[in-house]
Amino acid sequence: MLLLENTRGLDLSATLGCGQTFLWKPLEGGGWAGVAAGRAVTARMEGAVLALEGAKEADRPFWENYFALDMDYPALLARFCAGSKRLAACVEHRPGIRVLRQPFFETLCCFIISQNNNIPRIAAITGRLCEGLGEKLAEGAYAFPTPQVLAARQPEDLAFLRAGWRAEYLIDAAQKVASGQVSEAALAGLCDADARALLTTIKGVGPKVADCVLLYSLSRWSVVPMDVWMKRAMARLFPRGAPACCRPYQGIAQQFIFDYARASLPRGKADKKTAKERRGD
DNA sequence: CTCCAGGGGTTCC
DNA sequence: GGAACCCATGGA
Repeated sequence: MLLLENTRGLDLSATLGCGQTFLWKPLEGGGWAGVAAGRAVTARMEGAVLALEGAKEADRPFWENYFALDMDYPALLARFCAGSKRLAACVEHRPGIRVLRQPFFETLCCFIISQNNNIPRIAAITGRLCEGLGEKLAEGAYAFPTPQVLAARQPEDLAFLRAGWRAEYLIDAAQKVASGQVSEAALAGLCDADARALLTTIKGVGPKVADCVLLYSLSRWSVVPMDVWMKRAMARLFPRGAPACCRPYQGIAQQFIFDYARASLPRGKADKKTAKERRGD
C-alpha cells in the first residue's frame, strides 16, 4: 500500500472518470482499478490521502508524476478563475479535476481508439487490447501492450478487438513508436505546432487525437483548447446535462484558453488555430 | 430501422 | 482549402 499524502485537493473520481483515461474501472464499494506503464493498482481516497493498493514504494515518484501531484493546482485554478467569473463558477464546481500524465504510447492508442466512438466501447476495446496482447500483471490485470508487440501484428490479428478500421491505425502508431520515428522525447523538444505535425504523421491521428495526447500524456496545456478536456469532462460527469453553473464552460472555454495560452506563453503568440477557433465555431 | 458516438482518410470540386 | 462520403462497431 502506497500512500500519497500531498494530494492538494485531488478529486479522484472526477479525475479518473471524466474521460481523459480509459484504463481505470470504478470498483463496487468505491475505489478504482487501473493500469499504467505495467503497474496495476487499486486507488482510493482515504480522506485527503491517495491510497494505492498494489503499488510499490519504489514507484512513488512514478505515481506522483502520474497524478501530477507536483502541480500547484490551487494556484493554477486561481489563475483560471481570475480570468472569468463564469469560469470560476465551473472551477468551483469540480475543483479537484487533475490532468494526468499518462504513459505516452498508451495514451496515443487509447485516443486513436476513441475516434468516432463512445466511452464505454473505448474502455471495452482497450480492455480487450490489454488482455489479448498485454503482459499479465495479476489476476484480471493486464499491462498495456508494448509498441513492439503491437507493431508486429496484422490488422486481421486484431479482429478480436472489434475496433473496426482503428486496428490498422493502432498498428501504424505502434510501428512509428517502435521505430523511434515518433517518441515522447522528440515531442518534448518540439514547439506545439511541430509536435502536432509529428503526431499527425501517424495514420488515424488528426488534430484532435494529437491534442488529447499532448495534454493527457505530456501535460502540454498550451496546445489544447480548454474545451477539449473540460467540455468532455463535464459531459462525462453530467451525462444528462451539466448544472447551470457549468454550462458556461462550453462558451467560455475558448475565450479562456485563448487568454490562458497568451498568459502562459510569454514570447508566444497563441497559434493561429487557437485564435481562429476562438473567433469562429 | 435509423441515428450517432470525444475523427480522420480519401476523393472530389 | 473545404465539403461529402466512407470507414466498423454497438448502443439507444
